[in-house]
Amino acid sequence: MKGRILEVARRIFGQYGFHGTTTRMIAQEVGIDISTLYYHWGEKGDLYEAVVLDIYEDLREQLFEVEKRIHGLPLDKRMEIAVEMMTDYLFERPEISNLTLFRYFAKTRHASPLDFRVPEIMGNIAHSMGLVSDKKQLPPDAKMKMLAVMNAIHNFVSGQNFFLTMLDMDEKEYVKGVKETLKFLIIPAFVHNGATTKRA
Amino acid sequence: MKGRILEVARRIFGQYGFHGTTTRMIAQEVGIDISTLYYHWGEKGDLYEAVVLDIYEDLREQLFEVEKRIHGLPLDKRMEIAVEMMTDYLFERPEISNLTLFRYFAKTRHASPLDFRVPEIMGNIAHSMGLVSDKKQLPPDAKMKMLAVMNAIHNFVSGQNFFLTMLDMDEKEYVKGVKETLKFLIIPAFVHNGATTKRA
DNA sequence: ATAGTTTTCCATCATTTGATGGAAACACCT
DNA sequence: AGGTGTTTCCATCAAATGATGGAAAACTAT
Repeated sequence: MKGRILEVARRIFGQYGFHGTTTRMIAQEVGIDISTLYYHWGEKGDLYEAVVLDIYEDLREQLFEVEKRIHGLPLDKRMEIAVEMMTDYLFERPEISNLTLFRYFAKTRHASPLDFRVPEIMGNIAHSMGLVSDKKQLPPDAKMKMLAVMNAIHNFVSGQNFFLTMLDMDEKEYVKGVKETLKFLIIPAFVHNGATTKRA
Repeated sequence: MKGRILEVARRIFGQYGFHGTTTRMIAQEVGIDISTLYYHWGEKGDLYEAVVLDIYEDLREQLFEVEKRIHGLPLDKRMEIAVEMMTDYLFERPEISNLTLFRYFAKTRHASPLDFRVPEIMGNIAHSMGLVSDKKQLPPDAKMKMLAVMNAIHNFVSGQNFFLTMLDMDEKEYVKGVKETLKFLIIPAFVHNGATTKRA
């Protein structure tokens, strides 16, 4: 039951954000009484925190998978596959992207001391892109580049419904277009620019 | 008074989102009674809508300025200046980026039929970047590229506080790093790649 | 079957939130 | 000064929201 609640909470928090989500919405979606929700998860903020940690763990694992897959390939191939894999993965779990973006800038009306192993994820991202050999020592500029890449993916995933109508595309076209656009932007920067400086 | 309320609402909605913002928060920040707020602006949703239209109008005007400034320059210079100008502009008005990103994916618990001249903004963006000569006819792939560029800026602006602590930078360093990162990513793509195909 | 533990629900509470009616205060014009 | 229109506030409401106590139901072990 605890897991079922977490799964539903994940989706709804991902769509509506913290304040837009009511505990009754979650309880109703699961099909339980609201006090059952409180019994299992305590306060709303506790549940939200658990959800955020959950998606971050998912992200971490997926990045590990990406790393395994691209290991040993040429740089441009690595970037291509990384973008493909991350994009596919996140399109199936849009709440990850939504919650990640919410975390960046959406304030809540109460203090929420959420602490993350975000640097760890940054190291994984850079490593899976093959930009650094040491996951543990990331210069700030490398971190920013990784952020820009990851956020570009998150944006297209999160904004799918909005952009679909805006661009007058169907879902297949959109996903295809997203991948092409990301590669268009990312590969030249790292392959023509980054490869010569980062490998020094 | 109406304008003062709009200005404050803009900031608070930008920080807390629609549901995270209460009408009392806005009234208090302005220094008025809550019924004064309702007297001038009606329902909360109406105020939110006005705020969103307001920031979009600001964006449109700034893009017009960018266009005027970069007209006639070489492509790489155009992109560089466009990125600089947009970045500076948005860093002074983070609510624009926040509200834009909220608009992409944050659902609200009630229907909100907001309609925008977003395609018009898209045309301006592409034109200010010098990627198309006709603002009115944008192929979808060009739109997606524009989106990726604009969203990359929005993300760094919106996520400033979050990323500052994450990257252990001060504000000056951060802004400088953002610009460098954006140029690193964007210029190679459009100058080496885009110039030969888009100008055909 | 019984006893003990865990889970679920009903009924409810305190507080918060969006919103309003009517009166007072203010501004403007003659 | 008086009249009219506008703005602001006080007091309040209905509904929504986060949350809970206690009892019933369900589960588990012997």
